[in-house]
Amino acid sequence: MDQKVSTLEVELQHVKEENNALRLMLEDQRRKYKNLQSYLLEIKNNVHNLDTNKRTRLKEFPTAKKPLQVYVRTHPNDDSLIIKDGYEWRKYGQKVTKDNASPRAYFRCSMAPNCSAKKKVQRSVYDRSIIVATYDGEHNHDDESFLPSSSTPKDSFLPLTIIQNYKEALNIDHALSTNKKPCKDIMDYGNNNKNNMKIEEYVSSLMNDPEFTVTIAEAVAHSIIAQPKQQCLNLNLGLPQ
DNA sequence: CGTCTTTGACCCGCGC
DNA sequence: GCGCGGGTCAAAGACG
Repeated sequence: MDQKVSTLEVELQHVKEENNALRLMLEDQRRKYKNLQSYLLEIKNNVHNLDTNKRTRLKEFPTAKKPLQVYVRTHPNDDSLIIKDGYEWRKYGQKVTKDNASPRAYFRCSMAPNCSAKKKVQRSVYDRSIIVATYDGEHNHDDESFLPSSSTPKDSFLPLTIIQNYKEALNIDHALSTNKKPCKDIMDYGNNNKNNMKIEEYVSSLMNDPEFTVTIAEAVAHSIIAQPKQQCLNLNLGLPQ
């Protein structure tokens, strides 16, 4: 009898521990979900207004055009700020900004000596596994020579990288399988960029496409809702622990 | 040895 | 006018 009681007590202890672990996981997923919501909000606002309360150095960034911002999800353990976007960049500075503990790196295009293109790269304040790249200035050199060949999509450049990472993080297959226009366009672009459209132009068109944002949001929602119960505790969103 | 990265100093526009 | 803070410079170190 005592042995039975003892066994039950052990089982009860296990259940309590499991319950505690599940509660922690649930809290963790809630936090991830909240992070994701913030991230989506960031995309929707097209975060160009992140800097609206700060002065803009027109001298260094003379372009009047809205700077292009691009988001790339990386492996959570990857601390580098390197993005494969088809251009060669030379780092010329790094700063820790007030609103983000992650350092911001400054890059210049090194493919032409007088190229005015620059980019700032910083991890998202909401999700450190996401890199936010802000492109400024125009490339003033021929980019035909360095565009990766369509036969090597693995090493391809920005849009494909974004999509591959979204797929990995958010199970975006659902979004792509819906064959909605923005997603179909992305796949077409990744597979055969017939128009040789400039990367900045293409990403800019995506960022300005409300349908793209909506489709991504739907993919996120689907990823959260459609998981079986067991997996709901581990959505594998790729967000930091 | 050349190229690239790091990092502290400096510049300068903006808000108060 | 002054301080803050983002962006750039450039010397020194790292690396291949």
